[in-house]
Amino acid sequence: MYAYTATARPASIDAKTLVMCRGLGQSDIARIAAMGTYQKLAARRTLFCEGDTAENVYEITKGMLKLFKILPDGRRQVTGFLSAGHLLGIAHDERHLYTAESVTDVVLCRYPRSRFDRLVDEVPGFARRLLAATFDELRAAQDQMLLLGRKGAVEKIASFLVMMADRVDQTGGDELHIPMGRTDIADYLGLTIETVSRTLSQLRRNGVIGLPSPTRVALLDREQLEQLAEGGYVESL
Amino acid sequence: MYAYTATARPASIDAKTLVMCRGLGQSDIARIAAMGTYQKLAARRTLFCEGDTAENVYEITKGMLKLFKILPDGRRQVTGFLSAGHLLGIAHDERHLYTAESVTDVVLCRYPRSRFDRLVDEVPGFARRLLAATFDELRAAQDQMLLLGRKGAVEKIASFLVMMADRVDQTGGDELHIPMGRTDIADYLGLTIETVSRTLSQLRRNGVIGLPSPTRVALLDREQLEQLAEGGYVESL
DNA sequence: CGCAAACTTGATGTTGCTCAAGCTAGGTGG
DNA sequence: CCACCTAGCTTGAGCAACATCAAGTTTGCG
Repeated sequence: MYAYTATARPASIDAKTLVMCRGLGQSDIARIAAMGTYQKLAARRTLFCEGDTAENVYEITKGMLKLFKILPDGRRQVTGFLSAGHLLGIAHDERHLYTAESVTDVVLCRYPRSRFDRLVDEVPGFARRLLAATFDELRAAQDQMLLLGRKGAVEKIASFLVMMADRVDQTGGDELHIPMGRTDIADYLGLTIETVSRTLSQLRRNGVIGLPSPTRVALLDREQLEQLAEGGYVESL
Repeated sequence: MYAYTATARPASIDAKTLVMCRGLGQSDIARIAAMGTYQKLAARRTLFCEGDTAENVYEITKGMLKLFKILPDGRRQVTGFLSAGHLLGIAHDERHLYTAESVTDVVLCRYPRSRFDRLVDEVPGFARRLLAATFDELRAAQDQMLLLGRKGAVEKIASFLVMMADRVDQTGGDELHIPMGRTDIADYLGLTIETVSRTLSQLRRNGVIGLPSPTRVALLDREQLEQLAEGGYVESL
């Protein structure tokens, strides 16, 4: 049913590069590597659906995924965008709590859930590692609640751009690549695509950003963007 | 600085009742009990502030706390209400990510962070226990993101009431005690207190709930309330 | 070069916010 | 014991922000 694209030549896992293995000993890393397989996923494909049985745990190696929940009438809330180094699929008992879909082409490292669970008890420090990853997700979720509940459209867009900038931290150029479409941004920020588009245009008119193309944003005045993200409105708006 | 109310007679910890100890062996439970002390906190007091050094981990034994974040200009987002059995203070590196304040009188079981951290590595199954608690919080946070980003006022209030009803699950009476004030509800749902008040009145007029007093809600038509929470609008609205 | 999907922009509508009074309940002091 | 007083809640009128509906415009791909 889902659009899995199996790797033609399943390359062996380069475990020491995995976030999951950070801080573990050589033998444990080897054990984790033996358990995982790479999986490729083309852009705009579903990895799993909310309510599916959670059979695997994944670490993203390359590309970007989005996670979202849907109301019966189709309203969608994107709960997060995950890029290389993020884990997913661990936070569930049996069933996934959200749908995961690729934004770009993605490479994942996949672990069978049963074997993965055993590691949590057997490898010292591994549970702590997962705990830290889950805390990070929780912190992001709390920031997002503040954004969704209390920020206006300009603050939401500014916060989103600052987040994207922090994520890649391409200190060189001030130009940012935005892989997701306007619909995904809108569903992440609790806005409509029209408001996203209008607000970006407004920031461009005020000289805070440039928009050379829909997927590229030039951060012309990052300081003001950070001000706007926190509600520190500048008189010029 | 904070309004701690020390227990006059520090009763010994009844560790087997603690959520934190669920599934652990006798000796580990004893160890945790030896580490904890009870602490009382009167209603409307601050337990810790966002940005404070996280020195303790707590389990709530009695009463209710709220967690919230604040923007520079004072806008507030309540990220959660915690009642008996919930843990707090674990999800941080060094600094607290939110402010914790009591809603009612509260009894807490407090653990020094340094010793608590050691347990995570030394007691098998303990990290897994914390992981499960953190997943629960994360699941709640994701549901709240959907609520804040995509639900209207009626759906938000209905969801809130259903959540409160599930929490106590007082299957007997259909009357619910709401310990927090309208301001807290508003800041939890991303609304103003006026909208909270108006929406509750509207549900009362439609016969879905009764409001014998501001702190009491009678669930007259729970099925419809659950429909409303998920956006399944009934024609009568 | 042509086409479809995605994005932008404009006009209008609705929801929930703001501002402004009342109302109610619980606690205090006479 | 009762009247007052205050904090919190409710209700109303007008308004602002964002959504909705409806064209255009651009982009990227075949």
